[in-house]
Amino acid sequence: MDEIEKVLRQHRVRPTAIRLLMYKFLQERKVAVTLNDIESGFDKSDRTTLYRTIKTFEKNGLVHQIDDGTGVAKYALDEPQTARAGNTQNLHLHFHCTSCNETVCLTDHTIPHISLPEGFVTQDVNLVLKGTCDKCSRK
Amino acid sequence: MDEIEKVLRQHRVRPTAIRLLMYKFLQERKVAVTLNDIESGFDKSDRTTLYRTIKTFEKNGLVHQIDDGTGVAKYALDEPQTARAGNTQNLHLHFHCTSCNETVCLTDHTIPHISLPEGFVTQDVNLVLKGTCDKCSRK
DNA sequence: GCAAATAATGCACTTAAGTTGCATTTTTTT
DNA sequence: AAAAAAATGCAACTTAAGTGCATTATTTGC
Repeated sequence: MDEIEKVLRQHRVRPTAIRLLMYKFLQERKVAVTLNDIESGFDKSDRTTLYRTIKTFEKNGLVHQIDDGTGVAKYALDEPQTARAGNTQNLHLHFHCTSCNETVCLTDHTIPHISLPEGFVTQDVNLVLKGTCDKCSRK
Repeated sequence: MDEIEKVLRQHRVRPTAIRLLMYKFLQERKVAVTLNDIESGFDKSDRTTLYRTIKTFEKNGLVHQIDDGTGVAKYALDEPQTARAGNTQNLHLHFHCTSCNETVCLTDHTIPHISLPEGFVTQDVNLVLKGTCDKCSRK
């Protein structure tokens, strides 16, 4: 717990009770979560607070938002090294399983560079692979 | 107009007045359009009809939906060759300009193959580059 | 340690996009 | 031309996201 508090402080996020709990919650999940997922895990707190908390995390480089094409925003913790470097880009790809609806970060897969026509300047890349994940394809 | 009617029929879409107009509308735009964009172009018709029309187009391989991360679905005509082949995948990438909010298909840029861990089966890929487009970077 | 200032939280409400049900109109089929 | 099928238009609903503001908690200056 003390460790989490330190991480939050490093990112200039005041470690309130809810924030510590949410960070812990995100750590426990291996997959990206929606705001609804978070809500289900916190009976006590209000949706708005949870919404603003995750947005605060995002703004301060603790989590990144993932748009996997389901139409609902998901969030996942930044990798520690990425977070530490203050790197907001998170240039890894995501895999969305259309069977179980889970989305995971494939952080060891970097996104290949793509050269564009003259005048196009790339600042960010979103790459989502869709299909069946390892768990579901084994069934 | 006769040409459009032929294209619709080839995709088993009955060429009603609105459908012909919408196809024409999509042809005139070089960029992907939202349902709102379409609505603005059609005073006469109802939003629901336009919605169902674009969904019919999508289902029958005339257009593909693009999720560029803005949270609003966009649509663009399939390339003729892709459409003819009945290829539903449209494995090209998209560029979203964060300045003018326009999204274009870069149909001549194919998406590089990415090898995934055991058990992951890829069925579809969504690759969106974000940044400044040629028009906006010249300003 | 206490008061003032600042930040976080909770509740109510609003917005926007997507979607569905159903009656009406149009088109197709026989 | 009548019956069947498909398309259209209107109203209403759903869901996720976001905002305003009062209340509560925390931090800062003295």
